[in-house]
Amino acid sequence: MPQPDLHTLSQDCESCPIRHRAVCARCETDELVRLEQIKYYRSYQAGQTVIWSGDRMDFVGSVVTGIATLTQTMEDGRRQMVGLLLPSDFVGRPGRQSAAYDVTAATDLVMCCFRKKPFEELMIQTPHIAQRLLEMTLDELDAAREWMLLLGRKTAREKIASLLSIIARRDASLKLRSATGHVTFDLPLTREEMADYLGLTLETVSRQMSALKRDGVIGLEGKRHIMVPDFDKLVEEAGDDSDGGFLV
Amino acid sequence: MPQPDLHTLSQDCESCPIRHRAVCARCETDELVRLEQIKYYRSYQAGQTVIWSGDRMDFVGSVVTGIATLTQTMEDGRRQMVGLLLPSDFVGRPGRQSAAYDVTAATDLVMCCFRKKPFEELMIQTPHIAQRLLEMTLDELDAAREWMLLLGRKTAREKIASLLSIIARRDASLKLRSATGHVTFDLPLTREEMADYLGLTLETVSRQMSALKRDGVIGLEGKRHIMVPDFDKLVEEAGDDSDGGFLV
DNA sequence: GTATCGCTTTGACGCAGATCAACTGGATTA
DNA sequence: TAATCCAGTTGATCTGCGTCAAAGCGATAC
Repeated sequence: MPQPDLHTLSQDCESCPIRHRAVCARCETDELVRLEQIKYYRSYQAGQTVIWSGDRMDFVGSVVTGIATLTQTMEDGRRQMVGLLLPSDFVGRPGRQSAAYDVTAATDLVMCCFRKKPFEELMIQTPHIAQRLLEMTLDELDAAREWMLLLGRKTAREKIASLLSIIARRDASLKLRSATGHVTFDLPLTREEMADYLGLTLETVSRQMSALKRDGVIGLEGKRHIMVPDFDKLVEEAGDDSDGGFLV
Repeated sequence: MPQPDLHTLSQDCESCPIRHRAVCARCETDELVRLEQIKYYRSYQAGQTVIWSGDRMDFVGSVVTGIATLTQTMEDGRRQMVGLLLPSDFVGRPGRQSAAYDVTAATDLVMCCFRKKPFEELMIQTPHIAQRLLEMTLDELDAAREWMLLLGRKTAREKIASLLSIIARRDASLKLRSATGHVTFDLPLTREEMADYLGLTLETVSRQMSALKRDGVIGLEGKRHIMVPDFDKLVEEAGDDSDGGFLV
């Protein structure tokens, strides 16, 4: 089980890939120095659990590279994913000592962690951090509420189309968009994980993926690589109000 | 259309019923004075719209008394409630100019409003406000995620039981609990509003309410008054992990 | 009193998605 | 080369909840 080589990652905040999107986004150079003193990197392999719900959590942190999932499980095993964490997203909650959800690495994952206690102290002294965290939390709350609409009211087909367009959008914001207007990306989730996120079964996910392919809304190359010939068409299938954000 | 008499409400923050739970909870006396300068009360009748999604929002504020709902609507009319705002809950988002959801008074409602611009400025100068808002937003995020589990994975019966136990709990934290151990409360929502919150139809809500009554889990007096002979039984029907919070 | 209205309940029926089960195809191992 | 494994696909059937329709019920209006 080889761990990704941490030494290839810069330890220097200034050149960090998520420097301007993460919880440290608004920090000045001197504030970064203080964050640097309490940070450390951890890496996880795809499938590995970062933390179990209920466990004591003595760090908080940011996703640097890779994707993590937040899931809740009922006693009888029913599972619902409640968050998808992409690079720059924040994990953990200052002021709480145990994790409320299972956090799992969906892909290989690198996290920038801060020991919780010092981070909490730093947050009190550094309004820039608290401000940014508030902003990020408000964004997450909006995303969670959008997901509530999806879970409560959308059809299976709309759910799939919504998930694909969201992943495509987030992906596009991380890399450059192809000049052709074609959108192309890899699914970071298995069918089962998609099902857990969408409140469906994996069979229904598979069927609806096939249906969207049959209808020409998406192209599939292998199981994971998605091509979207007409992004507007996909968004339309998602049933969203047309204002639902931009591909940029 | 008589408006509730605002003059019966204290304008004085110190004696405000939500003084220690709202966004002002951590403020010192001098900070309250500054808040008092930019605040004003507004009242709404049950059914009245506080703000429409997409509308310019030039205030933020707290629910003082009554209950408001946050809903999202799809183009074809499908509706999903994404939040239930009780006394002390915060409405609006600093840093955003238009409302993301419809806000509606479910009961007669009094809000303590702050003009947005001055509030944003005050928030920068007053860490106590930003800290409290972060804390409240994190709580709301947790609540939204719990609701995602409900919407994605619970049965209609479990959804109803969950809603009833949540309302009972919140209600109990506002007033004193009856010495008998019996829990009794009034539903602030119509069957249709319950359906919008739970991702069901009003017919299914009605049927499941009848079923819970038939099975002795709840008692109904009129349409709105609920009696719960055995609260643990209700919680069990909700399918929650037993750790899901206390009836304070 | 009775007419009307809004909210709720109840019944009959249909369907989207769940469940159960078999199979496919690519990757890894022996 | 085949054996195994795992993610995914597809089919057959079942069922919980939605849809459509009718009727009940308490409050207010006439």
